[in-house]
Amino acid sequence: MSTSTIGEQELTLLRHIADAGGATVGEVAEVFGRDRGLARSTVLTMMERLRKKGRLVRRMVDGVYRYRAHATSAELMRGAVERFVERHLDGSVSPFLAYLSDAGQLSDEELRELSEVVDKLKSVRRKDTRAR
Amino acid sequence: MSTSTIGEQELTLLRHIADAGGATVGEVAEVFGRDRGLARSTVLTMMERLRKKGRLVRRMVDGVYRYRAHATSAELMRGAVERFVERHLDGSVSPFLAYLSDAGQLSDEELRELSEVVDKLKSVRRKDTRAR
DNA sequence: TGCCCTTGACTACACGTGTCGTCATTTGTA
DNA sequence: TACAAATGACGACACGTGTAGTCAAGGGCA
Repeated sequence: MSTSTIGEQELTLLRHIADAGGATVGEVAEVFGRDRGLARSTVLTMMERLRKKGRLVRRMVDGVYRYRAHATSAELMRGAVERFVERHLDGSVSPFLAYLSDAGQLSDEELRELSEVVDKLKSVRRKDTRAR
Repeated sequence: MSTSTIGEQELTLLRHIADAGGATVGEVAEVFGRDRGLARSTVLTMMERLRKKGRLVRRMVDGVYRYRAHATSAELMRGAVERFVERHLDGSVSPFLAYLSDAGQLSDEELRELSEVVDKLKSVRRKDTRAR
């Protein structure tokens, strides 16, 4: 599935399509492409490469190919994070913690989310311990 | 400083040197290179590229160039995280939170650290609020 | 003194990714 | 029906990164 690698711009494009719930080359070129000053052929090339990599599928609809992403944008992001942690951080999230604690990176909302995550994880750990 | 980009292998190498507190091409080739089956010339090329990019400096010591990294390994990691969050996550850490909460990614130790980070951030927020 | 090993500096090549231009078709429409 | 706009498929090129081979110069040792 996610055998091959994926570039930065490619990931962004993939997310765009995932967020849009599917789109044609023309539509992507119009929105995504125009914003970044990309030629239509560039968008097409990227979408086809993504398709070759199995990240997109297309289906002829009303005479035009409509592309769709397998994963959702959130899943793609999570996957990107996972790869990043594995490949760059040697599987350890400590550097990430350093980043978080350092500056005012987090919004209040995000801090709240993070806090919930911690509470949830803690409760799970406690349960596991007891079960053991 | 960190103007140009840096590849994955390059970052790993840079960290190796930073951790070693400086090293010669020969030393790096011997340890880092042998472990990964890299030729000495490969190591040299990478180190010189890193130097061109301003990530390493070298100084002739006893007839041999000794390379040194400006940043520490931890700083490099933190920087990598920062770039990753900026470039891939649009500055939002939510995907990271999703990753963290998902599986058993965290060790007990890391969870403890994370918890401390949250507490610290929370206390700062409270103080800011009161001060306002 | 002659030779081998280490070190440095280049040059090179393959791939992946980012970006396009062009061309043959298809399609909607004046 | 003839023409302009949209669509798809290719081929191409520049760069960064990963990885090596080669060659000249310096140093130490037999």
